[in-house]
Amino acid sequence: MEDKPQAAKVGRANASDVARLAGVSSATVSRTLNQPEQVDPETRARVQQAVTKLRYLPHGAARSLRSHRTRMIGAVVPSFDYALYARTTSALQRRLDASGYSLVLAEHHYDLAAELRITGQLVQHGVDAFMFVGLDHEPALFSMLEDYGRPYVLTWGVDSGRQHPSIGFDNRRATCELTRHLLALGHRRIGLLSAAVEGNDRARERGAGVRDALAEVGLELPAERVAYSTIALDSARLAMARLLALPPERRPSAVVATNDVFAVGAMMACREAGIDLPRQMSITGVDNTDLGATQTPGLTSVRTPVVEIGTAAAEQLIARLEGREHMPQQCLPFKMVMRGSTAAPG
Amino acid sequence: MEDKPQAAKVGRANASDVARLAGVSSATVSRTLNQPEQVDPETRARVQQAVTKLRYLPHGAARSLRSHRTRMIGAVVPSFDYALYARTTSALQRRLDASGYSLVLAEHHYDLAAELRITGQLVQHGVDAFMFVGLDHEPALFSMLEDYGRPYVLTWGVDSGRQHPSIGFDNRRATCELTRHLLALGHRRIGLLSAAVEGNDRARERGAGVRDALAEVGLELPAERVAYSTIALDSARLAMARLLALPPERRPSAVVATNDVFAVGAMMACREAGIDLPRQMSITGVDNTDLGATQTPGLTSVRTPVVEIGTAAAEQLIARLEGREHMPQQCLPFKMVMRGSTAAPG
DNA sequence: CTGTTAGCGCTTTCAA
DNA sequence: TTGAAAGCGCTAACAG
Repeated sequence: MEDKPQAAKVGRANASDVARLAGVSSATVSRTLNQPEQVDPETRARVQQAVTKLRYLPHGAARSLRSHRTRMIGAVVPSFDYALYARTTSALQRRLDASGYSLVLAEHHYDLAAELRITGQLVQHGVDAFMFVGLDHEPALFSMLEDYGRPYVLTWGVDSGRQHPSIGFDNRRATCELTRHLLALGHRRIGLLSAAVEGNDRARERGAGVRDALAEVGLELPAERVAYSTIALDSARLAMARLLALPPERRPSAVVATNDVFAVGAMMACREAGIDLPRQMSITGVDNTDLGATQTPGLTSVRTPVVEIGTAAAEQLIARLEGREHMPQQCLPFKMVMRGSTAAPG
Repeated sequence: MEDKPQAAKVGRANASDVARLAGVSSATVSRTLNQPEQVDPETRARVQQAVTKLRYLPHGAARSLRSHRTRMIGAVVPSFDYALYARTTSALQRRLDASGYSLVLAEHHYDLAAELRITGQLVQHGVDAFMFVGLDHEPALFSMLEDYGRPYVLTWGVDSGRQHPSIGFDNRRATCELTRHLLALGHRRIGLLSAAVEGNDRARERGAGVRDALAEVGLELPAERVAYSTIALDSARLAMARLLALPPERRPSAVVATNDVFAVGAMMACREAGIDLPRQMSITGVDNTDLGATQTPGLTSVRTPVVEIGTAAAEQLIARLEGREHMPQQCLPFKMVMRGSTAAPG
């Protein structure tokens, strides 16, 4: 009695076993599970009983080989760190679950080539439809999804060119409004703490929003007041330290970070440098995370519609898989949340 | 030319298409992909070329129907919020990826019945093996995994009864050491901020660790100094407020929270109540998250071996799937990280 | 309402 | 080293 190394199929019942026990054909077992309303209630009850008795779980591979659908939806996000996408994927899962779909999650660590590879694996495993974060992706990703007939929706941004279905918010206007707020407080030298913009439309748009607001009052954003960071507190801390190293008369009195993680990293750098927040430096983030909200002082940020994006994405994908109407583009509202990290320059 | 509503198979090439183009049989295509060393190098090259040309991806469902393996590994975690498990799942994915397996992630929101249901879906979809968080699970979960021959490993704790393979650390000793530290600082009234212990062995063990340390010096943990919270900052804040509402002579001068999220919620409650940290209240957490580390003052916590758990879990599962040797139980080291949130009572 | 039948795309004998 | 053929477990089409 050796163990089989692979996932063995000890004691696994199949549809014929259930059929035999219930005294019907395997087709009726299948119908009972998939179109119960087409089966006589009495027969149905007998089948259900047999299913329970044998602890029958339909074989997903066989089912999807035949039906060309797995009822699995993939969400491919940049990273699970800092829980930036957690509330969206939670909302997505909840909505999918309610319609009998399951969620498959994967992360690509901000590497679009990895995203393509991982998505290919999921396509291979039969995932029916996809949610991605952002508008920037490898062209090969779209052609693969096209080839294999997999619906998808891009999130976190709105595709103004309307080439791809998308659900998000206006990233550019979000940072534009934050910057206007800083300008209204009297700041004139405003810095930007951003992710690398290549392959990251959110970072690009958010940077553009800062420049928009500055341009409205005839100001510019000199290159020396822009620092780039990878998505990690420590990296953001170092990037901010570079801005702080500017001579006093060129150093920003306020910094717009393109997300809360960067903003908190910037706060760390200020604490280390003995710079008082918000008297000597104002800082803003984007995403309104707990990380930012619990800092001292609390981080001024933008509440982005993370839950709404997840729910809407689920609804769109389900609608498309089931051949129903849907809105291909949705731009959802955001809201500024003022806290103690912003004030008039001291 | 209507669009098919479901994931259609437009332009999808199959093994026969590849075979035809390469002038071989579909069996040879299969061998080229799965046992390339058994195929003549020249033939192999021709097949590879055809694969690329047709952008062929093997049909995962058909493959797993035949071979009884999907090379998918499932990780079922309590929640994606607060990134508590993010670094573990990242490490897991990296290690799996390196061996050609893919990761399927799901969350159960601390609901063990939901965990069972979700795992059932994954079993149906053919997931080969599983990682779970914690030692407490529905008995039906284990019998299902047994029935379907799916290897699994429990993480985040060590199963002293050795009934189940597990990889984790000594939760009890972690909070015991934190509590000893508080006692050494001179605290005598120590409180506990915990998750509900039912179905949560980590919370149970961590609470026991606090009681252990207190018992060592002849102290007890009265019920009024224990507050329970769900895993959310706000809930923890309210739970802490209940401890703060005790009359001064019974109110704790230090609180051990069973994780960093609770500890930060406790900090929020103290700030609201105008209680100075750490002079009037010491607080400790577990997990050493960025959320805790960036607070003012920084949160004293325990660095748990989150990355190591993920890597070790991947290695064990792969070893078992491939019939190799493995260590069924692993207890990994943790480390206390002292920060400003703990001090002698003021 | 239910059964019969065929076949999804692949891997795996077995034979050549 | 390669090909022919069987069949994994299920569901869709059709017949009754």
